[in-house]
This record gives sequence, structure tokens and C-alpha cells, in this order.
Amino acid sequence: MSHKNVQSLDQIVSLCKARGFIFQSSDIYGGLSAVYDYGPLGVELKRNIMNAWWRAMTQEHSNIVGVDAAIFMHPRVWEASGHVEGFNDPMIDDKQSKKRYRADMLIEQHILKLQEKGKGDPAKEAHAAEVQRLLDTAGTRKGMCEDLYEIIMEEEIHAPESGAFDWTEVRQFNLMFKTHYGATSQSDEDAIYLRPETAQGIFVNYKNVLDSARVQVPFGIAQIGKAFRNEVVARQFVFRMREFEQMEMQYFVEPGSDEAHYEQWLEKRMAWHRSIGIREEHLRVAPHPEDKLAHYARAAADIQYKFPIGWQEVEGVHNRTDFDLSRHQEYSGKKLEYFDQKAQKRYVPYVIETSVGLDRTTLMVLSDAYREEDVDGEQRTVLNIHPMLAPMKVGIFPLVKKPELQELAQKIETDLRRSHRVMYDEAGSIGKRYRRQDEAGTPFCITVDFDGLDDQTVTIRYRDDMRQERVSVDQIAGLIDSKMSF
RNA sequence: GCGGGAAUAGCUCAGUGGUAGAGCAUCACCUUGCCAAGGUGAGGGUCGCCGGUUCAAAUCCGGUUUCCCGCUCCA
Repeated sequence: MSHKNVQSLDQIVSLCKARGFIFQSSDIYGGLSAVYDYGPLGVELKRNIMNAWWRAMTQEHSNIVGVDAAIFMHPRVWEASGHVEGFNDPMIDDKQSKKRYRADMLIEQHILKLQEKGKGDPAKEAHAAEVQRLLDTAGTRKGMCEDLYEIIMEEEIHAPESGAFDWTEVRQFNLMFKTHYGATSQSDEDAIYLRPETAQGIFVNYKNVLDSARVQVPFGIAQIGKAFRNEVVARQFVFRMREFEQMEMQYFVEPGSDEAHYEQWLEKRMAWHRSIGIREEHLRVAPHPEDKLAHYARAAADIQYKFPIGWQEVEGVHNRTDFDLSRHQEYSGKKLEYFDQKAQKRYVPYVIETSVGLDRTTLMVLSDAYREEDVDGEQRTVLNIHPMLAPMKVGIFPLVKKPELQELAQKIETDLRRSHRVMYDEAGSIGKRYRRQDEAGTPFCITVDFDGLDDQTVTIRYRDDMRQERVSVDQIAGLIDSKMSF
């Protein structure tokens, strides 16, 4: 039996729409770009992934507790976190191709080109260095936008894709969603942001948790929740959305021990991805080069998955140092130090962050599970999802629509429904029903036939190899339970 | 930027001026004794958008938007 893995994202998009995993938001109005809704199967899959993560991070670690912070936060939080200042990108549009670019990136690329073409020529090398200097000091002459615009004009930097030299002004884009707090509010003074990351909800609760949950450094706080970013280029299905869900854990450690903890968490998080059934050869760690680190980080690495669109980040592990807590200490005026009783010393803990995209993880699970197989000349599409994550666990069928078979099948359904998501189906040929479940990723199917009526046995059919076994009715629950663990 | 192609049902597509179709999918009934293909029927479409020609436009003309392919550009 030969099989093909997923070839393109379109296959996933089509299956998701046809089977009810994921739909575009506001579909009947033409869709809202970069926003997606989860359908009946998708919500189950997503929730199972969420539960698996929550269990692995909180239940299985005695020193990690959870919180669920609100999406609205005090505006000062985002000043302290650096997002008001640092989450702004200077953008410029090519009027001809209508493509939008980050102005500073355009200039950087231009400099790279100057350096390459000017190798060995002192005059050209000096010119490249001069442009670099202008870029580094942008914002000190007029404003940031004006300075960048002047460099682009001066250097006659053309649009990479269209080749045109027909730019708009450089404009500042704030990646945070702004809304108004209060029913009558219209003014910017009452502006409040939708959080661009969930992490700050953890940091502002750090002291509350410390004072109430009897935790000691090192300890972690985990949270799952929505975050919002006005992405400049939002595309590629649920990979980059404007509204998305993060699963984050901030681990508070003693300064000096942060590098060891960072390595451990990177290792642990990789192991988790493998544990939920993702193929090892589709996973890798990609450390961030030092000059690309975010404003709060000392070290950072992506856990990347080989999507149909290439290697892309699913999870980030960061050493955030004491940046966030120190800043909140400064901005709030509240002491956020930790007192270590044993060592008799006081410090602001360092933080190791693990932050995984729930939607990206869902897309990863779907991509990794997708297969097209040749079965005796027929094609079969199957989602080889880990049984613990599968939206539906058991399909239950009477072999044919006869009252005796329906009766026993429905009895089995009622019993199993108490502990598993099950799906009763009596429509169409038996083969068709198996294939329907294959596309939904259902790992087990129970079929009731006439042979089994006398001795109370049924067949259980396995999704991945289509093998069948005859088992007695009272063994079903135990058999399925035995296969349901990570 | 240039050239070409495409846009019609949930999906894949047919339909060269005269009542919008097929296959698949969905639903109902029948059939079906273990791996999607049987029968009968049903629901489902502002024919991308705007304008023009015409008694009449999915179809002809103009414009426009989006997507795909190639070239160019960029690396």
C-alpha cells in the first residue's frame, strides 16, 4: 500500500472546509481576511490539543500553576512591556504593485546589495557604510518615518517585486488593535488595546500567584488564551491570523540558572511535540541569531515544523531575562522581587518563556496526519491523528440497516458516549462509512453484524492499517481505553 | 511592469444570444453481509463586480477586481 503525504496547503484547506474543521470567518459576507472559525470537527481537535498541552504543563508539573487573565489590560501594561514603542513598524507601500514593505527592511536589503557589489572598492564600501549609519540614526533628524523616507528617496531604492520607484509616504503601523473602553468613549485618551500576547497577563499576576499559590522559585505560570495582532502580511490559512490563540508558560528562575532552564525547556517542548505524534523528521529547532532577538530576549529559538509551505515556527522558547518584571516594577511602582528563604537573598527572577500557537499546532497536526493512500486501486484520504487528539474517537455502525443490528449498535453507542466522542452512522455502504471516518481522523470503528448477535461480538476496525479484530461487546471500552494515552 | 489564462452549485467543471446544467458532495427513501462508485428523488446558483449593445446577455463589447502561469525585476 503506497501513500502520499500532504503536498500543498490547499489539500488541508479543502479537507478542512469539506469536513467541517475550519471555515473562513464571516464566509457568507465574503469572508474576513486572516480570520478563521473552527467547525464541529475543528473545535474538538483544537480543544484536545489544548487539553493535552494544559495537562502536560500543569497537571504533570507540581510547580506550574495556571491563570486565565482577561484580554483587556491596563494601557500602561503595554508601555511597560515595550509594545507601544516597539510593536510599531514603519511601512511603505509600492503604489504600482500595491505591495507593502517594512521601510527599514528595504533599506537593510539595499545595504546588503551595496556591500556585495562594492566589495574591494573603497568608495562603494564607504557609501554602504554611510547608508548604514543613516539607517542606524534614523529618527534623530526629523521623525523616524521622514528619515527612512529620505534614505529611500536618496538611494532610489526600488520595490523588490515590481521594480517600481513609486512609493507612498512611510507610515507607522501599530500592530496592536485599539478599541475604546467605556460605552460613551470616543476619544483616544480612553484607548485600550486587545492584548498582542498573553504573556503580560502572567507577569501582572506574578505577585498575586506568589502570594496565594504557595509556589517557590523555580515555578511556572501557564495560560491559554486569545491574542490579537494587526499583521501586515496575514496569509496562509490559520498559520498567520489576526486573532489567534497562544498557549504560554512563563517559568520564573533564579538569575544565573536561566541558561540551564532555557535548554531544558527547549528539550522538553520538543519532546512534547513528538509525544502528540508529530514525525520527528518534520520538527527542528532553529535558534535566533543574536541580532534578530526581540527587545525583551537574551536567547530565543523557534521550534519549527515542516509545513507544506516550508519550515515555519510553531513555538518559541525565549529567555526573557528580568526585562518584563523589572519594567513592571518600574512602571507600577510595586515591588516584584522574590525573597529566597534558604539562600537569604532577594532578586527579580529571570523568565524562560515557552509560547506555542494553538492554531499553528492544529495546522501542524492536520498537516502531519494527512495522507492519500492507494488501496487496491482506490484512493483513500486519511488523517492519521493521534487517538488522544482525534475529534471523534469511535465510529459505530450497524453493518446494514436492520433493526436487530441497529438496536445493538445504538446500545454500544449509548454506553461509549459516556466517556468518548462517538459517531453513529448507518448511511451508505459500510466501506463508505469507514472512509468518512478516515477523513475525520477517527481511529476506531465498531461494526455490528449478524454473526455477533448470538455471541455478543463485534468487529473493531483500525484507521491506520484498516485491520479488523473480532471482540466481545463488553471488551470494547477497555480495548479503546488501552489505546488512549500519549 | 509585460504577456497569457481563469472566475458559473459546497468541490471539479460543461454551457457561443432564447426557461442555468453534469459529476462528486449533502439530505430522504430503497438497495447494500466489511473498505467510497447501485436505484429513485430532493435541496442548493446575485453565472466575480460595474456599465453598454440587444426584444432578450452566463454568452457580445468596454471597464474593473481577484486568482493562476510565464517573462521581467529582485535575491
